[in-house]
Amino acid sequence: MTERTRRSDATRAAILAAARERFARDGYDRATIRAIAADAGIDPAMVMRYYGSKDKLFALAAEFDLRLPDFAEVPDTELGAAVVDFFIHRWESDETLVVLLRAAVTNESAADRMRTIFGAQVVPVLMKRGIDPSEVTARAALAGTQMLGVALCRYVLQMPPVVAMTAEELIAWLAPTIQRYLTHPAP
Amino acid sequence: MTERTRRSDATRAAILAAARERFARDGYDRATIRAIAADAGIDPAMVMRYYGSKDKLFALAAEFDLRLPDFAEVPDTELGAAVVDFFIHRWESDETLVVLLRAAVTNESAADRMRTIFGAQVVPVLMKRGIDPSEVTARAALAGTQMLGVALCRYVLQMPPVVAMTAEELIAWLAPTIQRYLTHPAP
DNA sequence: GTCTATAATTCGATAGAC
DNA sequence: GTCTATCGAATTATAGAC
Repeated sequence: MTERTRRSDATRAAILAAARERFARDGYDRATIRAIAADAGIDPAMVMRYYGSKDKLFALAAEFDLRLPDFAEVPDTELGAAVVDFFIHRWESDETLVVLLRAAVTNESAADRMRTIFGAQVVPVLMKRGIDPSEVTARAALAGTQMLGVALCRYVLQMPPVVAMTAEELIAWLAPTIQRYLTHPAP
Repeated sequence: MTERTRRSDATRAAILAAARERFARDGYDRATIRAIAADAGIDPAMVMRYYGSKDKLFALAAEFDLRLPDFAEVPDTELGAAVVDFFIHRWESDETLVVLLRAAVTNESAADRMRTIFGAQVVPVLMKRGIDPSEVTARAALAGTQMLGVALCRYVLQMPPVVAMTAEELIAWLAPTIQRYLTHPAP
């Protein structure tokens, strides 16, 4: 309400934005509070004051909702393309997923959140599509290996051929893979 | 030759084995020289004496040769299955690849080595199979996203459904994917 | 609200005794 | 060859002045 309040809100937001970028680029360990504060143009002590600890700051920086649509009006034959399209564009526009992926490799709580997201958000959507409940977990996991593998190679390891491809090229290549994992008979 | 020499060799090997395990489990940053020395049952100073620095120790712990066969007698229709079979069993039996993968996420030199391995070892093998040279890099990269994604989910993130699958189940699911990335017409 | 100063750890690396 | 002792740097986190 007052100017003080407004500025503190802006500072909070600046800290969180800087934290997201640092965590995305450097991972949990190498992203220091000092660096985050420097990026936000404030004192490191302010980060502690606003967020309590590095852990709590990370928890908020890595907080996000997949916002996975239910693909209700997508024909069965195009489910793979729709899923790939959603994930690729989601990844391109929101670095939070990269934050989480990078941290999950060395941070157990981040890894746990990664596991939860796929178990709690992806599986139910596929259930609604009428995929055999006894197979849906394995199918979602297989699709997860491909989508996370792309994210790893494109955004984290930055392998040149994967970075060079356009989003549309990637989608065209990956769609049949996901389609098969989700809908084709088990081998 | 003498007993002193033999024991120092054994100590060197013990350090390297402990380092590989720690790097595989904890990544580069969190794997401390102190912890590695404790695992090996020796003094931390010995690690420095034998390997000079943490960087050099890691370089040796992450050193490995893919030993990718040339798949000369594999029929074209079974190339995907052969490649997947090789990688899965390679991963199951040698944790060095996990060492490298885990470190590559936060360590630039490890990421560079990862990129080099796929560019310098995988691509030439596919070239010999007669894959269109103008497409072979992209095809190898796509296969890389799927194989690294599996390694990430199974060995690093340890997603329950992926861990639960047997190597043979995994191979059966993944083989058609790799087959398509390597040999089918581009979309 | 913001910053200075510093406490408390932890780490890689070194020096030197034995 | 092995270990003790320790340095110097970097980190998170806290206490308190302004």
